[in-house]
Amino acid sequence: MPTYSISDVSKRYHLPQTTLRYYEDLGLLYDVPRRGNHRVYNDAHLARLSAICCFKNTGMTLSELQTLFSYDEHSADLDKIIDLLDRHCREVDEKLRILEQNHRQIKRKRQFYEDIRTARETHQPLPKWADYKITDF
Amino acid sequence: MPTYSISDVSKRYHLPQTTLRYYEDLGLLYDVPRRGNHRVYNDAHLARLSAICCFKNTGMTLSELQTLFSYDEHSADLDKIIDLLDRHCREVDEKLRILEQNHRQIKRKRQFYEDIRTARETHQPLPKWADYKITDF
DNA sequence: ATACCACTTCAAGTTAACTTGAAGTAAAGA
DNA sequence: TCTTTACTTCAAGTTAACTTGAAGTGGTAT
Repeated sequence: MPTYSISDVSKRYHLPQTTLRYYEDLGLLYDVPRRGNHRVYNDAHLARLSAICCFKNTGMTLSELQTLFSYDEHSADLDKIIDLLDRHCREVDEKLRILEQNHRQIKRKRQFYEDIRTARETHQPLPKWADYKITDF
Repeated sequence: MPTYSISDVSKRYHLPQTTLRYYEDLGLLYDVPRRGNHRVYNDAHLARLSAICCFKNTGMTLSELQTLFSYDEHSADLDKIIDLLDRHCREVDEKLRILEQNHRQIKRKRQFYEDIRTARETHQPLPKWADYKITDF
């Protein structure tokens, strides 16, 4: 069974070592054994860290993560887990929808300013922002 | 030309009035006239606020927004504007990619726990997480 | 006119998520 | 063995983005 030092994990997940220790302080990562006083991680820790990053990336706070991880999937808590995942899933749906919309808007802005530059270089009439806004609705 | 009170704007954009004043302190919203000492907003302010929300939503910090808004689109700053928008656009691309991936992962997790519940209710063998992870890569 | 209530300013406080500093320990290489 | 370097703990500090509190002002309904 492969093991990893804190600097291995830090590099692999692009997280500072202090953050890994911080997550352990919060109880998000636990049962990390030590060789001497150095942390030794295994694949189970990495899997859990992946989950932490996934939930955090999608807007869950660390304290919500503490709540989620406090539920025992082998008990009646299962319903709470499913509920929370369901709610979070719908939140991420909405986030995606809005992010895509914002993305299109930013692309339009970029296009608008590029067209201004081109028009200036070629001494053409400047574009109007009103002509760019239409496409979304 | 329609005008709006701070409470109108606050409701329409789901932002507390304090946040609108805060953005004005930062110089992100400016030239907001007063009737007596009450702020009076117009459509140009709303358009600017939309832009602020769009950029903020997509991960730009308020200080980056200050920088962007400090550029004068009628001067040679145009290149800087296009550069910044271009860079931001690519960042949002990447954000979207990761968010979609995370979204799929969360859906799988939800499905996994739902299948556990079903398996328990029907006294079937429990699913294994390994069978859910495959689909992404 | 008057009373109310939404607005105003400005300084200080809050929160989440780290990050840094100081002081100590121990694994790994010469 | 010795030294270097990467780790350790724990408390305190930082940052962004607001938010709150206190004290005052003025538009609007009666």
